[in-house]
Amino acid sequence: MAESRRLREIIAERQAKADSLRESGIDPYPQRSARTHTLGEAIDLFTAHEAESPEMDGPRVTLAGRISAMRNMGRIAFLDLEDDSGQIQILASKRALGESWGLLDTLDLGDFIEASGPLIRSRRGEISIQSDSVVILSKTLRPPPEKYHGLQDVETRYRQRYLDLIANAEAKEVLRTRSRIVSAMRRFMEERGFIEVETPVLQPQAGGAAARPFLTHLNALDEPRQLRIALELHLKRLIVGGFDKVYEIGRVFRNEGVGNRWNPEFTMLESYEAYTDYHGVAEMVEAALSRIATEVIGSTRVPWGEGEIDFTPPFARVTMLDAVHQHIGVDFRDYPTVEAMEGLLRDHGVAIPPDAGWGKLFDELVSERVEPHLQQPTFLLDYPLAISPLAKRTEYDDTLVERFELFVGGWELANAYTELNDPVDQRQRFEAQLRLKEAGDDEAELLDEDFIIALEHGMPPTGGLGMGMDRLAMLLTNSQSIRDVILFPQMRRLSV
RNA sequence: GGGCCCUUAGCUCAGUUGGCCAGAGCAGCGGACUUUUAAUCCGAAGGUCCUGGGUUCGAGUCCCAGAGGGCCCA
Repeated sequence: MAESRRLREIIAERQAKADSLRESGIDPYPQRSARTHTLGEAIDLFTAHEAESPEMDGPRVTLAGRISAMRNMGRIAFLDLEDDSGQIQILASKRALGESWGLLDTLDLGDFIEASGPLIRSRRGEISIQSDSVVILSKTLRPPPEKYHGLQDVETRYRQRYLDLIANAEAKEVLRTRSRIVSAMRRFMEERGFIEVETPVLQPQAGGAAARPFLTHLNALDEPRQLRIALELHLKRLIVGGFDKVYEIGRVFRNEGVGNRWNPEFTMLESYEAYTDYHGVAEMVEAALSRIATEVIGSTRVPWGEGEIDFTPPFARVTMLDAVHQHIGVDFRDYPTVEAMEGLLRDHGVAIPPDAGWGKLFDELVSERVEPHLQQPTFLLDYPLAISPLAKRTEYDDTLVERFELFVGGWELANAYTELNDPVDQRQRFEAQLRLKEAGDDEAELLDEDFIIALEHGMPPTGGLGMGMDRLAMLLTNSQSIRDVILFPQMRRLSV
């Protein structure tokens, strides 16, 4: 990072303070802290003490944290100390500190220190530690962001997330909530008897979704590899292998958009359950989302923009046929050719993507004209077979499959199938995808021979699910940008 | 990929129709201060105005190109 003269001066000043500590025999980076309580624990401790014997000083403790503010009044100083559990004020007087009073001159905002003494309440009523000893734990060389306005610059917030976390309590809370969401999801799956597994990120041929993969090379075998774009095909191999309930929460990589709702690497939950179908999966999704919202937000109704989203089950269910009929006014089965579908898009003012097959055109139409209407949680059921190469046909129409996508806030949050387990049909579906690929659709699936062999060994009827954990985190934290729920979002490299 | 907007001190921001030496607050530096909490008061500092061209007597400001970022669209 380019450093101006001014910044170098500030760093030099702080470095000089560290040097002067060393000259007095004090290590500015000691090996350990003698902390007895976190700051949150200290507050609780003093509150309990005060309830019993309000006249007496509180217990003696040793506290540690980062200095977030300093108010020096000559012979007495107040320092605000912060750790992950809370914040407390240090009352440091020249009389109580004696010789170590001089240490304060070497301290800067952002330094980590330790203070020992009794807990008290200051004259203005603030819980404080009346320190008789202060020890430096770690000298900070660069200045922290401004204390009142925090760190506003979005670019710096993403590139140097640690500064965002130091300066903006809300940003930290959002990311902490994301962690709670993932953790609540794991708990939910475990309680339903799913086992968590890990499948390869590096694959000879990434499959299970329509996306362009990242390419890399495995030197030891001198073979190309791709980073996975979905978890699906390996998890279904495990169903073949006899694990009846499996899930994975893992990073997938798609070499495409970067934007508000897209990061090239993101976190998916996928689960597969033998002897259920997509209706069973839908019920599980309702249970999971309402449960997680309750655990994490405290309610199944969560704020979203100006309004709110209601995750109280049951969610709305509408078939794709009905939804298209309602919002576009046609039966899409009456437009079975590319030409007919193109005409339909044109009639409804939807731009036609280049080299698009029927499926991509249909997908475009639905994205533009149907999905934005689905604000409250809605299962959109029974997709065209053409855009669902891994799902089993419906009983009532063999051009449709048993598949749903769950839409919330107008975006896709989850995708689920009654899994295709007929190996002959699966091979034909892959072959149809290959023809699309040859026609120029670089997102089409490749034929995965190894996966078909697995299906030939027999897979029970199975319901499968994929859910975007980043999108879920956005919905539950009312974040409009995926970058706010990803600690280190992808950014363009700064030119040197 | 296209359109619009943003980039000024470590941080948060002003900067008029182009016009003296580019400002403030916080932080930092020097000083005062024994109950502050965005502490207060006094003083002195601190700039690649994103980069490179151009127009002009004169550019932070206008024009062109580029970089990074944001929003919208494909």
